[in-house]
Amino acid sequence: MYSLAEENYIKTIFHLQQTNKGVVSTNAIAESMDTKASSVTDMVQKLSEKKVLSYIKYKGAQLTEEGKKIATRIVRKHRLWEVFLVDKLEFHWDEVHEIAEQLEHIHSNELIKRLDKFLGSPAFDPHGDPIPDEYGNFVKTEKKLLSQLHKSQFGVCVGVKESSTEYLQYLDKKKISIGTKINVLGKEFFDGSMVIEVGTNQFFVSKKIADNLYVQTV
Amino acid sequence: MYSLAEENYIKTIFHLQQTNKGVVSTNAIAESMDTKASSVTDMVQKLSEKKVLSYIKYKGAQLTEEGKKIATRIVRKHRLWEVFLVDKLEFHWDEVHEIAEQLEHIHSNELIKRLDKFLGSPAFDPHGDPIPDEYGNFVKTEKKLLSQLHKSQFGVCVGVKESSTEYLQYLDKKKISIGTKINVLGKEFFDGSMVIEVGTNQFFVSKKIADNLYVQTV
DNA sequence: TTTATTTTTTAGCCTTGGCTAAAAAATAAT
DNA sequence: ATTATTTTTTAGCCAAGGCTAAAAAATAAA
Repeated sequence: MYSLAEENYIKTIFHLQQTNKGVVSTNAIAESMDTKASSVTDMVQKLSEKKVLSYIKYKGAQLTEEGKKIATRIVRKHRLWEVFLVDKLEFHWDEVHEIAEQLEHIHSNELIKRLDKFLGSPAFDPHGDPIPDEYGNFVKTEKKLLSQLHKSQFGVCVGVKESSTEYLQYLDKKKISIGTKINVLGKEFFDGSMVIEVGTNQFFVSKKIADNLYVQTV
Repeated sequence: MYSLAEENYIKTIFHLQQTNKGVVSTNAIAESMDTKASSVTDMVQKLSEKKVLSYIKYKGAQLTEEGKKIATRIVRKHRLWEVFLVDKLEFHWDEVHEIAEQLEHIHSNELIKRLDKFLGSPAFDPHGDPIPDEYGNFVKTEKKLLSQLHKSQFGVCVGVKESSTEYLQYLDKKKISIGTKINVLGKEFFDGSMVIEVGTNQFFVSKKIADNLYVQTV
């Protein structure tokens, strides 16, 4: 059983090594966790002894298979709880992170199994991030601009590039928000414009619009 | 904001002073929390400084109004989560305590408000214990033997006195378990036997049977 | 009313997880 | 190839909570 602090370190390192591709520096961890590098060094040495990660002095840390398994379980819990909060308790997607941050540390395998079933074994959380299954497998996703998708691909809205009021109002009007699934029905090579499907609505978007929306793809 | 350890002390003292009527001794707290009396002394002094309880050396501790308010909120959370686990996740009533013990420390007023609404604002948890409302008011209950109830009173089963296999099998056959509501339809003064209602079933119970079942009354 | 016993507190120490300041290693710049 | 700079580690300290052993108070017994 890992302590709250240990779990938070493991989770942070897991997320950092997704983007940083491999080894994670002490400083990067410290910055991400809003703590001091010296504290990170101590904890990382402790976790290294526990075989959760491998650590080379002055080089950085990297989760072992065991470490990745622990991290994945925490991510699974976090995202399932987010689904619960949004789908069942009707929270808005941007209000749930802090609460899920606490709920992800509740220890009970049976609880997670049952929560997952109760929610209908969702594959994505309300932010469009994939939820690992009980064996730790999950869909690898990549963040792209909507404009980079091809015909008949789909993505889940995860953010905007420039957030002008006009643009956000446009998205609102078109019922696009974080977590919304967008199907690309067609794409015009000449000007990069697209026809997309949002819910049951189908409409046209210019390249300018498609260039400003981040989506996550499977 | 109170730490996990502080919350657990407050909760324990709250429960102890329900039965002990008033002041709670250091030793009683230590035994109940499976810790040492010296540790309790330290914490109780700290909580006294925080005005959560009043404490007289060598005499004992007693929650202030503020302390009771904190305790009540924790109890509310614990019992609401138990309802969630049993009603929504289909846990059995005797599996949920440990998990609720963790969930009760999640901090978010909004979460509790919404959870309560989602569950239909239940007044009792799966063990038959009353759930405080958002203002901290709740029904005072008393634990009695079924045989002590009068005609047209009702109680919620909370335990047995002697737990012989035969008796438990009898309860099972009659679909009586912890949390089951029992209405007393009639009572015979001569032998103390009763006619009771359990769910839609109505049947006769001897005094011997009624003497062995604890119920909680409003 | 003394003496014994039990309860409670104090004193001192331990672990976890932080922090600061200084030292050491790695990297960058001249 | 040195020097300067940045990054990382070490050393020493702190607070929260817990423990043991000894002292002190309260209670019970003689």
